[in-house]
Amino acid sequence: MVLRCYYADMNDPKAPRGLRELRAQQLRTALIETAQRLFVDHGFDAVSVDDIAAHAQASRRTFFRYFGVKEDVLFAEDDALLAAFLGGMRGAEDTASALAAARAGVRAVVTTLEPRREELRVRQAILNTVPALQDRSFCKYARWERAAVGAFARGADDYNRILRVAVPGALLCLRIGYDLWLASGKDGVSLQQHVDAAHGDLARSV
Amino acid sequence: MVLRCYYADMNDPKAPRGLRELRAQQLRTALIETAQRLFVDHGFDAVSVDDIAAHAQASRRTFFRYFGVKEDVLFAEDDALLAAFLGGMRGAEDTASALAAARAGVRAVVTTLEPRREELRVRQAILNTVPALQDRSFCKYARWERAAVGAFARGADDYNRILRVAVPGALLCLRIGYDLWLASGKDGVSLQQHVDAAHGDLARSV
DNA sequence: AACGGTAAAGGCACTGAGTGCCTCAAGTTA
DNA sequence: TAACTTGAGGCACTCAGTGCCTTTACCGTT
Repeated sequence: MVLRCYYADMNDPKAPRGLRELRAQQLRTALIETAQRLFVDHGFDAVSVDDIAAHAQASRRTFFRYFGVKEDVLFAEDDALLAAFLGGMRGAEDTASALAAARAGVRAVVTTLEPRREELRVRQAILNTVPALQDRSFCKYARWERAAVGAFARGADDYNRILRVAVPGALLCLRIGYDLWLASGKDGVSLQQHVDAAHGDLARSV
Repeated sequence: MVLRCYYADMNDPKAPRGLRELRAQQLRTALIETAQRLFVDHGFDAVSVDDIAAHAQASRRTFFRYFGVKEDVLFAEDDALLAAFLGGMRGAEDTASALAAARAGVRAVVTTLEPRREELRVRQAILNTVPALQDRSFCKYARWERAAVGAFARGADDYNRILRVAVPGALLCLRIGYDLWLASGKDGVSLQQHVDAAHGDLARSV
């Protein structure tokens, strides 16, 4: 097989393997950006999948090949974040406590999100106006929960019981910290600090 | 206004006010029970709203007048539960701690649910097989969160910060306890005990 | 440089959810 | 009984999502 250089960095494992993959990646990006722009301009409900596809020079059928449901075009990187979360947990798997693992997973996600505040605020502005999207967003946490609990359950019943609580607990802190981080002004408080603060609040309230 | 006796207990505040309301209540019940039966027999996805309506001798249009979306026919009493939750919190509003209020809310819900284990297991069996329903179920908790945090926010910033964590924390324990309660055999452990156990686990894991 | 294989995009037709609007029937009040 | 009111039915429509088939264009080989 001949590898040709269509892409800046050949060492990037996520670099497309050829022209076909490059086009796919471009189209995916185009759909996401087009959708965001249209949602901001006209509102989520007023924009149909047909509109998005047409503006991105693609067909409706193709849109649904990339995103299972309309909402998902705003959660495109969810898979990557989940992978980061599970990866972070795996890195701390040896530690005795399920909580430490869960928090390590959250830290991995935070690291990914931290540098992208402004970009995420645009997305959040769309989410805040549409209940269906808030629901979807919330469901993502639930799926993370199930994925993590499923992946890290051990033989020991004790460990599992704590895991079932620690994972949602850590994700709850992520969620609350994330909301406050995006809502707050440029006060210099990092996402990690917000998450830690939520953790402190949670510890104090149980 | 003349109150006629169409209903067994005239003192029940939820008793229908007349024949019209009685019919509506009957139809609502018929839709719920028909839907449950059909879902059990054929699966949620294989049953359309048309099917439900037809089997309940009603029209599709009417179904959607009672239940905004198809899934909601399985969450008919959600409003009542939310009201119980908020009522429970209100009863403990005077206490200093937001956590105490949140737990009081959960206790109120638990009291409502406790005597109805077998009935709820049927419903849970349907929920467990359909991702869309699990999502919906999870979203309900999110709405409860928002409702409670919105309703009980005070001037004091400190109280609010704790409230934002205590309410989801208490609901998390409700959720976990509820799942274990329905999943477990007839081991005599009550829902309240399961919820308390989850609370203990949460306290130990943060 | 041409060629056959393959994978992704497009097109089409269909189902089913959800909604707006109007009509009709039945319950309610005077 | 007549006038009012409210809830159910019917109809037509939009749009999300899917299965199936065709078409395009990239890919590896000769």
